[in-house]
Amino acid sequence: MTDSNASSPAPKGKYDHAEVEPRWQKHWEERQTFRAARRPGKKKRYLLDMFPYPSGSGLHVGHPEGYTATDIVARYARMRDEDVLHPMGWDAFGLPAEQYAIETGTHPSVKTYENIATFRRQLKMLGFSYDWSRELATTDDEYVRWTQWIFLLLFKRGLAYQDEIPVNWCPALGTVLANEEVVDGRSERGNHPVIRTPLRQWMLRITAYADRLAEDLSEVDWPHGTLTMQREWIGRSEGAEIEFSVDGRPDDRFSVFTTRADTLLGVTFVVLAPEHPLVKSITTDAQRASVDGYVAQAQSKSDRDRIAQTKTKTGVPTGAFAIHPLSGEKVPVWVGDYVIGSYGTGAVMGVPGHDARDFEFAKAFKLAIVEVVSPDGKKHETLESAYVEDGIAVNSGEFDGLKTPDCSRAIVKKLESIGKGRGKITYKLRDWVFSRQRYWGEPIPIYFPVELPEGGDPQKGAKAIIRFDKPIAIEESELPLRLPNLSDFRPGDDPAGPLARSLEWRFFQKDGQWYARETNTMPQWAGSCWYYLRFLDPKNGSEGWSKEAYADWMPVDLYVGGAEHAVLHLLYARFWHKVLYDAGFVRDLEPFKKLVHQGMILGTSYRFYRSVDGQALPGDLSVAAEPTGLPAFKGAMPKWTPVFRTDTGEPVQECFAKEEEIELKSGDPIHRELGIKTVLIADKMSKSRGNVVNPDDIVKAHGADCLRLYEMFMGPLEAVKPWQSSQIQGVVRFRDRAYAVCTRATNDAIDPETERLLHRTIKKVTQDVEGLSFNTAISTMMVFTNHLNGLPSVPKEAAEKLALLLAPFAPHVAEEIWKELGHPESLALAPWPSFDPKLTVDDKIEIAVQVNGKVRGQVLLARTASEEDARKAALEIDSVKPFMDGKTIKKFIYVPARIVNFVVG
RNA sequence: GCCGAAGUGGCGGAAUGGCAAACGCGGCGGAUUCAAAAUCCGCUGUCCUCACGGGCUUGUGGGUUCGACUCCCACCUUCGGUACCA
Repeated sequence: MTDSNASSPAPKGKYDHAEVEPRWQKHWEERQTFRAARRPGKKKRYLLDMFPYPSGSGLHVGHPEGYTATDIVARYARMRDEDVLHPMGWDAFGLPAEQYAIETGTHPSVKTYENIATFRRQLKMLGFSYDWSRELATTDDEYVRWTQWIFLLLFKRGLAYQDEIPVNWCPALGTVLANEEVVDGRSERGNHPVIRTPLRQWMLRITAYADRLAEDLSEVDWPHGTLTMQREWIGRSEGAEIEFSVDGRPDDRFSVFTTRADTLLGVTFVVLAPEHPLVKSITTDAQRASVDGYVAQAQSKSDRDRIAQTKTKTGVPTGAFAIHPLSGEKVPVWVGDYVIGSYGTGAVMGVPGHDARDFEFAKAFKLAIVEVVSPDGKKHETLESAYVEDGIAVNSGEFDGLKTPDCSRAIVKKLESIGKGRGKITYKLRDWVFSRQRYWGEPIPIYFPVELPEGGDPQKGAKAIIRFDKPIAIEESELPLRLPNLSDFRPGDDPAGPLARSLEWRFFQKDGQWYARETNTMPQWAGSCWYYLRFLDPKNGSEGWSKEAYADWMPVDLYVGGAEHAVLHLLYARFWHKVLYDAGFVRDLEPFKKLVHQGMILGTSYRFYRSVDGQALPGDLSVAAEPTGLPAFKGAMPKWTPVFRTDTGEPVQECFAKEEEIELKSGDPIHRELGIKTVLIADKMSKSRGNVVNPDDIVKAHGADCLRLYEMFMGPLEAVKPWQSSQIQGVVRFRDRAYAVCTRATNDAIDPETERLLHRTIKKVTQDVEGLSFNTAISTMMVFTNHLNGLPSVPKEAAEKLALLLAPFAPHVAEEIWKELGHPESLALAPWPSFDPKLTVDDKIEIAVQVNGKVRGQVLLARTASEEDARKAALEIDSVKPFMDGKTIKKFIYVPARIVNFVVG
């Protein structure tokens, strides 16, 4: 019974990650092991992480997840003798640094570069094999220069233009707010009133690329869900534009957009968006007061609030009537905020019989409902709800009897012939609002002529009229246009942004004429739109990237990043790429060949409850969010937000304990001090939950290799996974065991069993790395390590191969093992182990013998055993016989190397 | 509502038509130790049974199949995204 460890020599001393890891990191850095270079004839891989915003709170355990995945592939590819480009940089413009600057008066770049230094230190500490010589930040002058250069390219190609767009202007804060910063028409910070006001903005004409952005998705290997989301966001919709005129006002016409032209004869009303330009002029005097009131109310709501109230339809009649383009009948014109001004034409035809929203609207305001599409071609008395499916036209005069698609075509044709409509394609996608009224962003490289009184000096405050209608591009030779060094970063009272206050920067003279610079800056998206191109050639001073560098590395072979960027970042970057393609600067239609989203890492906490008097209650208590239907609670309501016990109706407080406050007693998580049962909850990490994990702490306690191994071992890369610190123990033991086992290797020849397992391990790990199945790759290496651990003597060949397999996952310990095994050089470029397919399959395999689908025994069979041999051998098994006695075999199933099944009766 | 992902031991997960629960955490028992930690070995889905052994089990209910975690239909739950897009 007690045999195995007597023969195992003691390990040569414990593995000290704190000493080993920094030593190898220094080694790689000094020798520039991971510097990317192209060799002719070699395969290349461009492995890209979505670069981080260097926030003040430092690296989060979520970051290393995707970064470890690409790093494993990068290190693996180098060992396969491929050329690897694996860069890292910083998406460094952004609001937090600007807000910090407003509070402290320090320039945002100071804080930004401090944060970058922290992130860089933390990433280096994790041993990622980036080519740090290509590091860049979007805030670097040399980077901004080319971001501005691309903007000018867009401008010169007519893809950047100015427009008046309603924004959330907060006079008290003196700034424009994003939608999410506005709650109930007031600012999230400070609760000041916010008004919707039109403001001059730079727009990018992304809609010009809508079709190509949708179509070229067929070129890429992306997650199915992301492709769907992009297609839906672009939202191509084929339909018709139909013209209505206003009764008694022959010059006032408007168009509606519809995908169901076939229902045109079912129109009983039309609805205009509150911001529709015709609303003001067609409203009758009798209705003016209520319409004005309604429009004002709609304007005070943010887009979000307006959309949030979807339950009940609101609207008011304008008093005007529209003339139906085919029937000539008069239908009432209403204003309703369920119609969106910016989509289609900002007007819809109301077909309550066949559109759910129109149906609700008609019900609410008692408007007529007419059936024009029937499932069976017969007319029906009343409609209980809108019939939105295809069918056969009824009540539609000459179009009766036509099927929906034919009817649509016939009606559009008819409208075209009388000049009242035409087929049209509309997109949900809108042009991209590209300017921000902020300081900490790339200045837009545009200036405008200025009209001044004779001898006036605008730098000294002379009143200037800026001709925004005459934008002029800055000369390329003058790029980058740098930000002025302000001492005060507050927004001020001018919606034009803080740059407008810097008069010496804003106004300048050229050939005796005064000009004014654009004071808007670019959004944070700008820098991330093309960083994958700058990584190709980051030091190039004469162009953004050279054609040679592009040909060397593009396209990106694997792009890993969070699903939160599934739509906007990826769409914007693809848009720029296509513009660059049209201008001849890039050669691929799509920049990112394969895309993977790493799943979010959740934090773990343990829930329990407290009663009003502070008594702790178990976490599996049955509670409800609302007291409705529960026994009434007599006492005073607490100050905190309660939930309610379903048994007594008593309000209780939800509380959360940390992992270290919990111990397991017969499977139940029990609170150590309170002694009550808790319930494990996995949730987004947040300070308030106390479930945030800091990578620095993990590296300090267990080392970078273990953080990498744990994050990869937790589960599939794409899955959402809860972090549980106690589980790290498993990979810590694995790392230490791998080190101990490998460093006691001897020169003994490898035994056949170990050899077969080794080849199977190599095969599985290789396949899993290629397929990004890192969790199963690690478990395969664990199995092999455990096998070696049980051997009286570990063959050196097995130890060396294990070190090589482990290297992409846990590079530091692998290097250390390699060194201890007598190799003076790093294994970072050593050849990846190969396997002999013959050794990965067994000649004899034990397979299950089933009777009527139930396993009744095992039989050892040759891989290639014949059906007759299998049948004979299976019938010999003692444990099978009782189930066969007195039965007849109705069917015999044999799948070689898999299963034997007797169907008996 | 719609779109997407997912529901498997006490926990993280494995197996995508062929022996469910690999690997790991935790737990139990043992070896080692003066003792502990670390390490090593064994057991560990659940129910019935002294045992041998057997039944049941992949969210629920149906179906296809010799055979279903896996495929099909319906439903429930959770998470993520999105939203009056005409």
